Amino acid sequence: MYALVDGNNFYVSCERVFRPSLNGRPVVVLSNNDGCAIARSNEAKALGITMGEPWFKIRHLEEQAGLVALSANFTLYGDMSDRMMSLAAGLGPTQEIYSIDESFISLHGVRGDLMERAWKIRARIHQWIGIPCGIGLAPTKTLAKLANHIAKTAERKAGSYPSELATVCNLASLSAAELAVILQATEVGTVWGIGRQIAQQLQAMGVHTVHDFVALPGDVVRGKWGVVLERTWRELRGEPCIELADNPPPKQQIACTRSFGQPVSDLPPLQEAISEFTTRAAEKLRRQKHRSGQVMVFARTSPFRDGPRFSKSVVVPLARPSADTTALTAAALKGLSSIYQPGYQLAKAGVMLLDLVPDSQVQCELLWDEEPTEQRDRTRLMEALDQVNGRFGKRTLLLGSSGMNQGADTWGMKQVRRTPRYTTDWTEVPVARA
DNA sequence: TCTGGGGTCCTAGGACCC
DNA sequence: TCTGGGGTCCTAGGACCC
Repeated sequence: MYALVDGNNFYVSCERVFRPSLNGRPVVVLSNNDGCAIARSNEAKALGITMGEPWFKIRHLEEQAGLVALSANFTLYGDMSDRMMSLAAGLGPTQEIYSIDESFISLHGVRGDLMERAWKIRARIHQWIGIPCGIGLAPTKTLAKLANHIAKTAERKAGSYPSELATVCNLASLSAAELAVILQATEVGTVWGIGRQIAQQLQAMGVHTVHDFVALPGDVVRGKWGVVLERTWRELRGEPCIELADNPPPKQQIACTRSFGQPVSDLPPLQEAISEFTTRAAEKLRRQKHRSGQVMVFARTSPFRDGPRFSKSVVVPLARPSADTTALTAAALKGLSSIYQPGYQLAKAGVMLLDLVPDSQVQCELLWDEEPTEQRDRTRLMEALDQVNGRFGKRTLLLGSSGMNQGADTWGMKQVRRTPRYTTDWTEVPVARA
């Protein structure tokens, strides 16, 4: 048995913990650059706002419907997530943190009433962290996701769904007939692993509901879509095929990419941005205790705007794998100058670190072009840099090429509605007044 | 005027090996 | 006319997830 614990409208719920006045109101959280809606309260969903809808298309609802829009505050959400995950872990022996707001928990060997246990954990998360959750219980991960989806739907559409399915839903406790009714009422596109393309193809074949889908012959599913969808199909029929990833492998690539606050044409601000992105990516790389053998850089114009198009990328191999911010930045900037062309309104750029190898598996060399002691010194320099920035804040020590003001007047991100970092910065802790 | 930022896995096809 | 049977590695592209 598996459980899926999922925070409702997670980013919005995080914001509401510190601003209870937002309860009951339509609220959206915007992506970086205040571009589009990436989280919506139930009231915002009821206004017809869709996931990923551009802000400029819905901003009229601010006046018309009292919509509140907030800039993304990922520092806050990350910290709230850690707290929620540690409580959710109490449900069973092993946990897979699947995304910032979701975790799978294996219930293998757990005794007693599972529903009772899930209700208690849910109540504790609500009381201690302030985040409302849905919990789905089922024999496979795909069914647990589905159970979770049903729990949320039942909560939102109280009345049209049996109320005992709301907030905590255990598919294993239903009779075959009850399950069939629910699967007939659930669209095939809501299944984990069935996206827009496949859902469309299924609809065209007359397969509209989950019930229709599990009734398809297995070899048709495999023949037409391959082993991935066949796994999903098996899981929906109760056969576990996807294991719990409670010990996730290290990342194979690490990226830092951003859209700019305004279009950039000149090289110097672009160099600043690429230098900053490489610094961020290198920090992640060192946290994972890996080095990178290749650096990829790209820049492009907006796909949504008219005018001359530009989109280029280049991979710069390193002489040896490195986790040194200066070496990686030098490679990234070299790559940038090789693809840069003036005269374009660039909207986005980014850096990806590829060909990652663990620190412990770095190949020794026969001939060094620099002294081994120099290498050791650079490693220690990076350690010092990470420690100082960890203690005193991200940009306390930085490369000169990153610039001093994060591109405030050129490439920097637009974020005019960000809330305080309530839980991670002493100067932003909320104050209660008597 | 204004459209995010991360990731993963699988398959097909080509180059190459003996 | 007629042309084997294994493999590996790499890349590009397409699907998916949140």
